[in-house]
Amino acid sequence: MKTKKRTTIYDIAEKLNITASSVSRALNNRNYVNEATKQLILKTAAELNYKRNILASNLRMGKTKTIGVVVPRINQNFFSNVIVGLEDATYQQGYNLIICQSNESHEKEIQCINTLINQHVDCIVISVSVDSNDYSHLQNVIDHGIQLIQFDRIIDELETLKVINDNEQASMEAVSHLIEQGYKRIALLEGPQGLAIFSQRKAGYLKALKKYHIAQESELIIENAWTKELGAQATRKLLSLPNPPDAIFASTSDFSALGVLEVANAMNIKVPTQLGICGYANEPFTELTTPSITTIDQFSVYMGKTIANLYFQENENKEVVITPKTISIMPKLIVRSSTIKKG
Amino acid sequence: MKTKKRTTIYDIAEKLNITASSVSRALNNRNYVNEATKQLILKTAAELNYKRNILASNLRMGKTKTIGVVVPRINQNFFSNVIVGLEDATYQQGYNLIICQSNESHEKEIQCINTLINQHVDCIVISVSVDSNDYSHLQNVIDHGIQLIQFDRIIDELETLKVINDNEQASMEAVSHLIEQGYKRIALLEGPQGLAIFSQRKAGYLKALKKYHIAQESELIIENAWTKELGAQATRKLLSLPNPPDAIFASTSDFSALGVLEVANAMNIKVPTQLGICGYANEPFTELTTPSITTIDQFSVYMGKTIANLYFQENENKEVVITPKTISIMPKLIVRSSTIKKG
DNA sequence: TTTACAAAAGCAATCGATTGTCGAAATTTA
DNA sequence: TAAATTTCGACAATCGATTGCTTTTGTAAA
Repeated sequence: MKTKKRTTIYDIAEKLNITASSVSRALNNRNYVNEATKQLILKTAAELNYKRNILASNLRMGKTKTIGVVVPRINQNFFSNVIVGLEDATYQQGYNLIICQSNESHEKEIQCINTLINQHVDCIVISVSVDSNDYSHLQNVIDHGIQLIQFDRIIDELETLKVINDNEQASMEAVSHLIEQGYKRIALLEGPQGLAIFSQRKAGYLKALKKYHIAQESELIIENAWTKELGAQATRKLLSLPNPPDAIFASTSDFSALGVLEVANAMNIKVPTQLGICGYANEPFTELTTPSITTIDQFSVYMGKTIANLYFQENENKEVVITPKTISIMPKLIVRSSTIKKG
Repeated sequence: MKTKKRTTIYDIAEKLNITASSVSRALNNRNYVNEATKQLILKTAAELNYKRNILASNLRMGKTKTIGVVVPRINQNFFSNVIVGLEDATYQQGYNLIICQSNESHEKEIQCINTLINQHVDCIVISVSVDSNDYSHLQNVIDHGIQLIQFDRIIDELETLKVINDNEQASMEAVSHLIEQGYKRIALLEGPQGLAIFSQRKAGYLKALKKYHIAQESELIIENAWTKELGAQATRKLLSLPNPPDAIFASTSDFSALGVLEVANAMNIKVPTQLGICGYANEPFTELTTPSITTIDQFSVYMGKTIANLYFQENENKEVVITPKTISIMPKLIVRSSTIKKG
């Protein structure tokens, strides 16, 4: 395996009988280089197929033009779409992405963070895992002078840049939609309340009930039903109540909504006439089920782009541009068959 | 933003009144360090919370313990699953993943490759974009002494490590299954034949026809129908033939199979009784459609792990282990409702 | 012609970790 | 006890790019 020897600034310097410092300055378009020699250097660099050695540059500068991303799962549609958006925007700026998945484990998340700190990434973008119980590892990121950006699943107390969805509002709209469609008893499948996104969605649910003067009933609120299996389980429980709900808002995810739908189908309960179902996240499958599932789109790719832009605005711009610390994106209710009761 | 000054081997050396070289050797568990001093060094390193500066190490060693991944799209289920498998296996070995997407563009693919070469990654894992017309950029990777591993969509002529599916065999089994279910006229939606995976699937289709003594009819083979829209378009054309097919094998992807299904539904053609449909890739949605779609599972996560292991076996092991250059994974036919004609 | 000043280029240190070479000390062998 | 061999650790160079400081060169003003 014969490896081409890469040309260095010293090779260029030697060839032109000047010093490496001048070459460096010319390549970086700094002052104190004669225009003529600069052109000569650039020309020679091109001829010798010079490529800056990023490893050397990284060491010297202490910057890596690399952004670390930590998500619970790479292959979850929402996250992979955020990554798509991130990759797109950062690539254009010559940045690279190092991607880690926490697998919803706090332990692994800490390891990922430490790895990224060790890698001297310039920025860490994270959506915390569900069992994140403290955030000293994130504080550690900040202490290392690394820009930290939280998105979606954020820890509110931590003062960082944040890109989120307006979960409460979206949730309220979804529930309002259900009420307006004539559903009377609306159940809520809620996620681990330790995560703000889930408690916000619950708040939106309660707000909608209040707005329409509907009493909240605790038997209709099922804790911790955030996977397909747990959603199915919760649905069985709900539908066997003496006074069962006529709609279920799976505020945790489309997967739990899918669990609801499958149980309804198995029990031969008609959707949407006997039971309305609303999910969350606009997973691609929601428009393919029968009936298709009403859900909430989070503009995930756009979210990724927004995160990237936030970073660049905050760190690259020389002019003093005041950027907001938190950007909230308004999700959109996608009404499909599973909740259309009225013609 | 106050940044902690990281401790270096010089700090440790100074504190213990020895030289940095000894510290380095101790930390790397090399010879020529007294056991006692080694222990002292390790202890002091721990006390001072020493972390090796990877940037310096990378420069010196010319290795980065980083693997670059180039895929057409990150958010395509197959690819994100391969990445999951890769991440999992490489993370355990202390390797990091830099991820790029080519967006099915040859241009962008070349750019990605160049970026990764510049980043001095130790290995590049790639599934080429559909319009890859030459492979000088991949040759370039090899010339730089970087390990190259192709997977799924490979360029056969290029001698690299390869991890693929046995597309021909899987395809043949799928078509055989259709025939055994009693379908007589089986159409094929084929992908760009420039990619081996697609020509292999076509070969499998033809092989199955031959095996069952069924004449191949060119009007039943539709070129370049590899997206949902193109699949739908092809289906409209096929179903309006004087003698239309009674089954369609969307060998390109489940997305094109979905296009077939939607057109069939729209034309009120019953699946599977009037039309059998088989897709490829086992996208999650295939079990959610009505009817659910028969497809082929590629063991994508396992594929990712296999790629990682192949790399480690080829590069890390000191003992001479002879590893195969190409690993072919046998995909599995997943029979679902869309092709079950016989009880 | 001399002085002043700015532009251009060189020098050398730096970013930390790694490693070949060499001398000193410790241990073994004759 | 002397000679031979190991073991240990120090020294210094190296990986390339960057940059503060200094020197040289060139031009304009006095």
